[in-house]
Amino acid sequence: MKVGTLGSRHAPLNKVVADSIRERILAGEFAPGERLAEEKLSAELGVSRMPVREALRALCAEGIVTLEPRRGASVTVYTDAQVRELVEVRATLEGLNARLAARRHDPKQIAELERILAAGSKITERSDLARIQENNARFHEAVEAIAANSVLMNIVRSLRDRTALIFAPQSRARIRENWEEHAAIVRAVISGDAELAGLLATRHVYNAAQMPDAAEPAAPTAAKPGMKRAAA
Amino acid sequence: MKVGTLGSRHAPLNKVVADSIRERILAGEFAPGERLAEEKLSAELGVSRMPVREALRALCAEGIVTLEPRRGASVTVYTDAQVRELVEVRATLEGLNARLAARRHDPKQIAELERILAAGSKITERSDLARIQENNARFHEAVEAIAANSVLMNIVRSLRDRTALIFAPQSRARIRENWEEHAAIVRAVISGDAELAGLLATRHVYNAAQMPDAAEPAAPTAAKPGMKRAAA
DNA sequence: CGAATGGATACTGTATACACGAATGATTTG
DNA sequence: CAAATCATTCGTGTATACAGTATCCATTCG
Repeated sequence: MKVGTLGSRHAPLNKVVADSIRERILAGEFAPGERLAEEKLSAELGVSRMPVREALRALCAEGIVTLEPRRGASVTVYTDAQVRELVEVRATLEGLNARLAARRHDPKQIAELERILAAGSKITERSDLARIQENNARFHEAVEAIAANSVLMNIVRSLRDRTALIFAPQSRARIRENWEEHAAIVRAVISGDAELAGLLATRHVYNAAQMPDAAEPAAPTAAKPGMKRAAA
Repeated sequence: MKVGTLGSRHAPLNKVVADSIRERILAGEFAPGERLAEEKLSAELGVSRMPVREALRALCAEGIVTLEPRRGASVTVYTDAQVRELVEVRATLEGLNARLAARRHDPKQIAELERILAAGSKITERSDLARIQENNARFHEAVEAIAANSVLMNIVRSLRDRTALIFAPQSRARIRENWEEHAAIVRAVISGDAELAGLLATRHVYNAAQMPDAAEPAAPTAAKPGMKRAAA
């Protein structure tokens, strides 16, 4: 959806510009490491440098743009170590999200969750990436809505954006697993089993990242081996 | 520490200005809800509106300033519900921090941790608030350093700033408990017991907030009653 | 022929200016 | 006297301008 040089009559320009740039980064139009010159972007969008500048600052706060003191902005490039850091934090917070959702346990919103899950079952390996990511986002946002923690929501959204580019290549191959894991989380939320929901959500992130869940408890209580994607 | 009208020869002004405003907010000079007009601040600091504007945007991203579209900036005022949200998230992430620290278990940095702990034992109810908070910050930053997750670090720091004003009134009365809880966390980190360290750190936040730890597992494994500040 | 140095260029940091919208107070009218 | 309306003022949103610095390329020296 084009918006007509953007310079016309819209609401707070910095927001519009930020959304535009964010979208282009997540779509891969701007590659990681690519420099984002204020004047170039402002000319391209038909606005002055100021809204662009503020948008870049905002994106920097979100983590998808890096701002070096006298060198300007560039698309953040994550090292393997930083990717692991992102995943660790996101896994933990998605776990909290699911735990809170299971504790609140709002039947009305859970119905919405199941609706999204049902829609997700129709998605196949041949669906286009945008639709896959769309459904994924919907699911996580629905869990968020049930958890009802706005602070958590903002942080997790930022983390999701930052990991989106990293997970994207693997997301198509993991459609089936993804759906199954979502379903398991929903079941745990419905049954009100907060701990299970949290555990599954945390693992879900590690699985999506195809990364071992090193932060997990050594499971002192129950069996340890081969438990990945057990439990429903 | 004055810095001489600020307008002279410093590094990136927006950062200097942001630090200045943040400090004044955390010191209580600007009350929650108070409006922060760009021009007023810029005149006060001897710089133009632009650096102030950018500083306010940055502080908004940190959460301690709220920015309404055509109304400008004000010191964020948190409702009780939002305070609970902040505490939930911070407790979870401080837990992750401690878990990671226990897993890494770097002897050199642990020595630093014990040094800070020792310094903390000298603090009494009659110490001034700044020193109390200083030691507290030192401790948490040392744990951060061991955990070595920069993403986590940034998020948790923001959360600490946001909760600082809320915890402040109770912090003097809790000096002894605080120190004991810190000591218990350190012991767990030293012994490499990641789960215990995480659990204690999480509880530590809830205790500091004087808030029940509702998000905690129902402890299916072990005993439940009267466990607050046991294990040490 | 390679490395260092100098200048030209491009871009950011900051200041100033103007336009639009919101808030406030006075004035007028019922 | 109360309420509504209008004018004024204050403050943000955006644009433009200028200064300082980093980057890049050409030139020169070893």
